[in-house]
Amino acid sequence: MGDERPGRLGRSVRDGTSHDRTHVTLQDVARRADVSLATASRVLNGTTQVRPDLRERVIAAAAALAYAPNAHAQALARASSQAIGLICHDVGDPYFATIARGVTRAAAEHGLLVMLASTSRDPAREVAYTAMLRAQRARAILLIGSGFEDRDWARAMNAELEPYIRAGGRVAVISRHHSLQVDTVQPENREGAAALARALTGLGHRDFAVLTGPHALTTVADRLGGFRDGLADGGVRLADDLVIEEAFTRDGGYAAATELLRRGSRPTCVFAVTDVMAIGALAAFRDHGVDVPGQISLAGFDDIPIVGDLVPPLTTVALPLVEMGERVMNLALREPHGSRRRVERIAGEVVLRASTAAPSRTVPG
Amino acid sequence: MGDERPGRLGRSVRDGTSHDRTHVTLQDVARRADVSLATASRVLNGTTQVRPDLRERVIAAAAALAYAPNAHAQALARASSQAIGLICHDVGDPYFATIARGVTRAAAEHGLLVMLASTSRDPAREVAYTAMLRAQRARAILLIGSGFEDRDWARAMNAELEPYIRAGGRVAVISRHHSLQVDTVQPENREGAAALARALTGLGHRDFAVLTGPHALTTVADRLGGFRDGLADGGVRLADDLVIEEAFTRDGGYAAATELLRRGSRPTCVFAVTDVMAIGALAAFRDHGVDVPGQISLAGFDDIPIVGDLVPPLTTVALPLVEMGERVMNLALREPHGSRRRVERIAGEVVLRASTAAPSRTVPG
DNA sequence: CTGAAAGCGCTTACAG
DNA sequence: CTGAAAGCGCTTACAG
Repeated sequence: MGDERPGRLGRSVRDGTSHDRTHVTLQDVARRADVSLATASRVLNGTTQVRPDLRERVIAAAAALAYAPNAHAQALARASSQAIGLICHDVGDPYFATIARGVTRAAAEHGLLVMLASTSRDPAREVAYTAMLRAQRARAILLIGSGFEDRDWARAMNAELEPYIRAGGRVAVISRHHSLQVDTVQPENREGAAALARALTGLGHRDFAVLTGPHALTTVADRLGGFRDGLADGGVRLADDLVIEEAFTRDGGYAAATELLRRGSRPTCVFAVTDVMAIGALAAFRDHGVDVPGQISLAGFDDIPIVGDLVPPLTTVALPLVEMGERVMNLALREPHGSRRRVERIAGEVVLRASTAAPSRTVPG
Repeated sequence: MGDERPGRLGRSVRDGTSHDRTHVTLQDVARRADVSLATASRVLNGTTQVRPDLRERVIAAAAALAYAPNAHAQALARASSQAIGLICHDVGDPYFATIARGVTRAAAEHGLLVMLASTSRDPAREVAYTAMLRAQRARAILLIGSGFEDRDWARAMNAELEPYIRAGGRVAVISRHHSLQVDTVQPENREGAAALARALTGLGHRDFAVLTGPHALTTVADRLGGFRDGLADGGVRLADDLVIEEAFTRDGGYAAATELLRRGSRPTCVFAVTDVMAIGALAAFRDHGVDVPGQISLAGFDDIPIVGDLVPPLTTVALPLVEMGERVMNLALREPHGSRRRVERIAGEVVLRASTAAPSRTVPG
């Protein structure tokens, strides 16, 4: 039992105690169990029936040697990998972190590992990571976060994605990536922002400002456009100089709100296109002694986990972020029907909280 | 130039337009460039000088075919992978998300991909993921987040980690994992909590409660122990029934604070062992009409990004989370000096904000 | 049920 | 500088 074959010349014995910086191999297991490589493989994969005594010997040998299969060799032999790729702008951002929670949860159910890439919103790195994930033969590549409206970026991404898909890779995205013909989980940014605008005009507001991120991001464009539409429904027009563009971060929101005040603008209601920016805006208003919602009402978008705990709690358009992560993962894994692009629409729900109120009457009107 | 060799019988031509669900291979590139496999490999890896004209032909062929090397084949041939593994309790938690930002940043600098595993605080899944990452031959495995004081878990983890390390794998952790002999980035939980306690008694507080997570977590034990020590320095003793244990989450903090109030306890100061729990506690106090810091002062630990934006902003012990992520990545990559375990201590800094104040004088004393 | 052998797609001594 | 060939560690028809 477990006796070593004689004659393993020129090779150090692998008995689980040697320190030769080398991994235990299926060959080692087979040798120790005194069976063929094929049999050892079959036992460990459970693919075929194997005589019980052999089976036991293999299992014992694998345990004794603390054998771990080489996933690269398996991927090569099977021509398929156990990992999927997830590309986001910034793992530290609660929006992405929450979606990532959904992705990892769904991936775990399929026994898949998630390779995470955080691009710091650099389009070039997005392309570079896609290439890496393609090289890794990731089972699927998930793009989370707004696309860029940029022809060069689109061309470079497609140059990576097309051969990947042609070779059987799956791609799915969250948010609009117009230039990419891929399966999509699409939050209804336009409709959500429009509904929010209507709710806000319904409260009596007429004077608005919007704090946005870079307009090259499709999400920014959609939410801003939808918000304008919703205002129009209430007969309100948003002046261009009341749309302030800054970085798509908490600090960007702070800067945008500060700039708004610096210009002397005093809208009764401000919409920040993401909750993260709204958090910054709220801090800026507080630091400048502007009461929310007393002097300015403030609303965001996304409903990231923290916003209900803010003071005041933030009015927003709620998106089921964890679920969106699960859905984009499952969408990528589901066998495509022909080559038509699939789109799963996600409705946003307007959640009115204390950060918005009817405009105060101090100004005669 | 680029002319196909004749006689590729029984194989569809790979010209970049076929849809045969098969990846382009280095062999395809070599063939199109009319050079040997070895030469193609050398050009693409830049390892050796290659005659300029051949070099150009290879590069052109690779581009024309949109070639992406198979990372698994490379890993197998080179016996080294481009990926590292990161195991955390929950990517959605701002503590881990912020550390992950540091890890991904450092990994990017080394051209490494991060395989992310989120365990939902299930020790069994932590072990299972470690096995997967070992199979992936991850260059390093990073364990983020508190260890469990659990002998079975320690045994199972060591059974995975020891053979991995023996074979040349690197392991580094954040926080104390007593049972694991690995390189560690160690926040000074004891010292930080003690310093916080002293600052709080310095403010005049004598009546404390602590909201904690599961006591089997080393971080919980260390922070609680340190806090007790710090109180003792001020001559204050913490009664056992004023330590309330709940889940290590925002909702756990909410539940713990609610339970505290339900029992009728009215300490003047409450310490939640993490900011995430403190956020929940703050919400609970607000919902129950308890003014912070008017009636109860509240402090947390970690200084996750949001806490400065809360109302009131939270007193806490600040840890450089992004930097910790970078350091644990770099520590794992740095060649070990002998087999001694390395420990990098991270000091926590007490940051007093408006959530703590001197106890009110309403109670005669 | 079991084994010998081919093959997955690369890299890299080893000869020229 | 270049190529033929062995080898990385598996899986899986193909024969028995």
